[in-house]
Amino acid sequence: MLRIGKLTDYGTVVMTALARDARRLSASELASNLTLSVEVARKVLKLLSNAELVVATRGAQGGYQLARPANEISMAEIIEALEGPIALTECSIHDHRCSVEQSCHARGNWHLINRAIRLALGQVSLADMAAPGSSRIAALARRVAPPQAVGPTVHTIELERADS
Amino acid sequence: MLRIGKLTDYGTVVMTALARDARRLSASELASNLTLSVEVARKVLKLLSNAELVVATRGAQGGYQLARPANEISMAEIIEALEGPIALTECSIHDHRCSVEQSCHARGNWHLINRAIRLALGQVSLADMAAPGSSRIAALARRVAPPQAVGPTVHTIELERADS
DNA sequence: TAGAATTAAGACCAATTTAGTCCTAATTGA
DNA sequence: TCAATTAGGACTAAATTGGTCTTAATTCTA
Repeated sequence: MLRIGKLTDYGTVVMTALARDARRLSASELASNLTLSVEVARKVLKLLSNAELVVATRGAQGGYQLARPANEISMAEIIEALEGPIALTECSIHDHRCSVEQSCHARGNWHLINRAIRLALGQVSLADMAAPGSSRIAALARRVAPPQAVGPTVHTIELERADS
Repeated sequence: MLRIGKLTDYGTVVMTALARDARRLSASELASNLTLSVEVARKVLKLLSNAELVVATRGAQGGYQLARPANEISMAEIIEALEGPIALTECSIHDHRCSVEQSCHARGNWHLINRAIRLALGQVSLADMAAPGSSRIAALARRVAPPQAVGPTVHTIELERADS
């Protein structure tokens, strides 16, 4: 279904919580604030910490804080921290041979598509995500949306000069 | 890992094969051309047919053909045919209550992100996909890439010259 | 009209992935 | 020293996915 895992979903919730509160928050505090099980919160925070999106402090009074300002953390980073690389097809990672060479035309193109999506997600910051209805995200959609979508109706041409 | 399933991968291969050959091709022909098992080819074609991206003809000499010209079929359609709706988070589909209301700030934004990605994939046509290295896809990436990415790393730049 | 070629529909199982839990260090403040 | 925390895995159960198979339904051709 081309969807992200629950952990990632939790991850964004946790991150937005951290974005709103500058204090150092423990896994259990976060868990109870967000109605998550402590274990899940821990797991998520562990991953985010490995990815250096949050800084962890051990010991009593320890906890987690954002490693950088929320507007310098992208959704792409969060997703990658929790799901691994953004790569729609397997081919994009390790090139175990595809069924047949022509599919690999497709492979190169998949690669471009991956990049486009990776870039799109890289444009969305945690700060955007924490805001009620981010106009920056909407703007992104508009930027992508452009002249005309492919489909049963019309097409092309304008795209060629779209970024000139 | 935010990736599409194998069926979808096969699907694009099958679709590009159909895009290159105007004749009516049977599941077994396609399978042997593409080094897929006949069963898998059938399964994929069935789904594509349900989505009305190909037209099926039964009986002897039957087979499949594209339902529309390749430049009027988008990758978004193909992906949706094989994976269901493009919706990164579950919330985006049915709103079973999230952990807490603030996560639903995030929900609205996820929705926007979904749309951006859906739109991006809607911009890529099967014809683009069948071409060796589609400049239209690269253009899409460039359009997304825009002024400045969020985060410590700069992802732009390589793209700038990627297809020049 | 019979028979062969094909798609349609869906059941089914095995393998992988994901979610969620739990346990045992290591670290640090009081 | 002790209590509060994170670190790092191991582990189980559930869900998903990939792949195969079986049984119609349809249609061409001889």
